[in-house]
Amino acid sequence: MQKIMDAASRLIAQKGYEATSIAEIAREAGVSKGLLYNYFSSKQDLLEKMVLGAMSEADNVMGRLIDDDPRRTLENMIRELFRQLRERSEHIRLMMELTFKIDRFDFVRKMASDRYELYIRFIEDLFQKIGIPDPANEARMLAALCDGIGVQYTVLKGVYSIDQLEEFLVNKYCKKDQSHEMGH
Amino acid sequence: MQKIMDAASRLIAQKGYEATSIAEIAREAGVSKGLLYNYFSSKQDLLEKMVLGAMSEADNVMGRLIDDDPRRTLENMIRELFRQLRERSEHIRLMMELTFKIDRFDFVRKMASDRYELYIRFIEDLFQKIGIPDPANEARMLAALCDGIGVQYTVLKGVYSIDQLEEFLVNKYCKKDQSHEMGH
Amino acid sequence: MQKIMDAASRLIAQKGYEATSIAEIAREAGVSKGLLYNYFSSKQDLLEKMVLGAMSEADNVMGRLIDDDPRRTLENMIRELFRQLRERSEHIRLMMELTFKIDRFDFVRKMASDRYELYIRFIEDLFQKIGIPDPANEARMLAALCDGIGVQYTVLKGVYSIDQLEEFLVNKYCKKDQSHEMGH
Amino acid sequence: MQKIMDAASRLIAQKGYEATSIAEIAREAGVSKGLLYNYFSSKQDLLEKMVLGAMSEADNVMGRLIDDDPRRTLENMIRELFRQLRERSEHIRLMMELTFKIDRFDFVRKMASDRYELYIRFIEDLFQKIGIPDPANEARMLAALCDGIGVQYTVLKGVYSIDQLEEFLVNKYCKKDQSHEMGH
DNA sequence: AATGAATGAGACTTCATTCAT
DNA sequence: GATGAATGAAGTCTCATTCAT
Repeated sequence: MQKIMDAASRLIAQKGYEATSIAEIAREAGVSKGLLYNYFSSKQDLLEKMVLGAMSEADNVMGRLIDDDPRRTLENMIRELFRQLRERSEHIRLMMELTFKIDRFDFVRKMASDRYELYIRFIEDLFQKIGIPDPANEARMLAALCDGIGVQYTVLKGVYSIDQLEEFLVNKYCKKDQSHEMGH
Repeated sequence: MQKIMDAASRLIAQKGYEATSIAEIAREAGVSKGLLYNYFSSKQDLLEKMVLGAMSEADNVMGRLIDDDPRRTLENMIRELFRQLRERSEHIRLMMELTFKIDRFDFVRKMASDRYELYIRFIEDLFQKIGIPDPANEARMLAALCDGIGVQYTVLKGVYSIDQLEEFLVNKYCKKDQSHEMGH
Repeated sequence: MQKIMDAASRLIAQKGYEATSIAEIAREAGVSKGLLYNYFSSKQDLLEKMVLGAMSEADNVMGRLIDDDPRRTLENMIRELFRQLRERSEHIRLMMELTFKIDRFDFVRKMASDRYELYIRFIEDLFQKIGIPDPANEARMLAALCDGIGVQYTVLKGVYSIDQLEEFLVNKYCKKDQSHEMGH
Repeated sequence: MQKIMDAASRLIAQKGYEATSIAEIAREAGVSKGLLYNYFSSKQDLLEKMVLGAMSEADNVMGRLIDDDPRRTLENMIRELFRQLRERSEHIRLMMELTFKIDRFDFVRKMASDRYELYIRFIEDLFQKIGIPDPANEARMLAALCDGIGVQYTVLKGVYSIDQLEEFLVNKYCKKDQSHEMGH
């Protein structure tokens, strides 16, 4: 079962959901098409289980990023985002792809709004602790910014240099002295 | 031909490219499937022509936003983004969807990187005129931010209040006195 | 109308009947698809008229080959066959192709058996005059031989050297002294 | 799979390649259209496998015709040709049809020239053993003759009497005393 | 638990033909 | 005589899914 989900994950992340056939997944996993239907009731069900699995894994990672110092937590989160971009960009690509199939897959809608709430609140809380004013809007902006960087990196991979942007963000949001300013 | 492109635009923007069949498009346009192939050599060709059309239309709109005052230009652009979100969110959804099919549609790759270059340079230039330091990175951030807001609004439509965010951004980037600051 | 038949002839002879579309023929002829249907009631009708035209043209050629000396007539016919192979092999290809569509095109059946009768009788008559024994069977053999050479040349074009064969046949059938023998 | 190839063979041999649809073949074979694509990757692939199968079968038959006496071998071959004409004329029809699709089907080109070489050489060898002069050209002539008889019989079936021709050829090529002569 | 042969709906596409202008 | 927009039937092929073994 894990074998199947891994294969599916690899192929779907790389090629997209509709471009990946059940037959391909079965072949990549080294099992028969029939067996696949013993574990998953449909292609969509496979996608669902696969994504929810990846999400709970991501939550584990998130947990490990929390630090006593809110600035540190924030920096950890930002650095983790860039690490994921560098090392697992196809998975980010997949999540984005699914995001735009929200009308076809109900589970995506629920997952997306739940997690958005969660993360926004978490960041807002950090901002409050750090003492940034209007933390609600700033949190929404940071969340959007992260998504946007994900989009642009996935798409422009070859051309999009990420290292500068990482330092820029860390400086802007997590350093005590020069922070909170966009400009002089 | 316009009838067909309109129908295609409506359906594909709403339901997605693969989820929309040629038969549906023909039915929605009130023509036969065959006729469609008099104008477009394939489903992909239809998509391509449709998107490129929308792009050149978007360029026209962009042209009208330019003002002598760079702050004003920026504000116009931001407000236009939000107007599009409110009024034509499916088209933004479509552009995002295509973005993640970049490996299947060559024209998307070219279009995406061309436009990214263009917009980044334009914003960078505005920032320079306004006097914002590190305009290169700030421009990339603003571009990512816009994409991110697009993503999140498309997905979270019901829950995502946009009005506050619009004012927040305008204040942050385009107002003379309190600008350039993320904080106090 | 002649323009259309010429275009059709060129394309169908080269690419085959089903592989050539009405649209292509119209384009090659420089007329509209609609006009084509003013002259020919269907694609098949076009084929029919085109082939019958070519046949009557071929009959004219045949007429010019007849000589007082039957040996000379025979030589002329053989040399004409090889000339056609060299210069208009696609038309021979087309005739062969049609031959095997005999069940789909009634006019082919009629044409084929009529002409077969005609030619066989003609050759038989020549053989009788020359004094070859069993002229009926020899005539059928020569006819088959000519068809067979047509088939093999069309197919093996690059590899099939025709010049030797021509001389060989002329020697065998049309020369007074060494003729009538397959061997010493 | 054999069921499918048999059905395809029957229909395509009888009606022609393009005139036979996948749906018909599936119906005749008593299976679904889909299953057909489990075994053959395309209609052309089906044709290819079917023809190559028939060819290797034909080679087996050929092997059994060889005799110590070259005259006997030749007679066996000629009689086999006529037996095939009488009993499986549609298959000969199919081979001829394909022959004229040589530009569309690469495998036909290869097959045709390979087999031509093979048979020519074989007959030439027999002729040499029998002591017929100019065996190279005579071999090419006999090969063309056989093809030609195939063509004419397929087309003129009802009208074309084959029995006389068979005896005539056997007498001409395989009998010791009166052979090698076209005439007195 | 595991297979893979079999299905059938539905997708894209082609093309001969018609018809209003 | 001439056009070409429009049609619709038919074709090839794909693929998620089922089921007997």
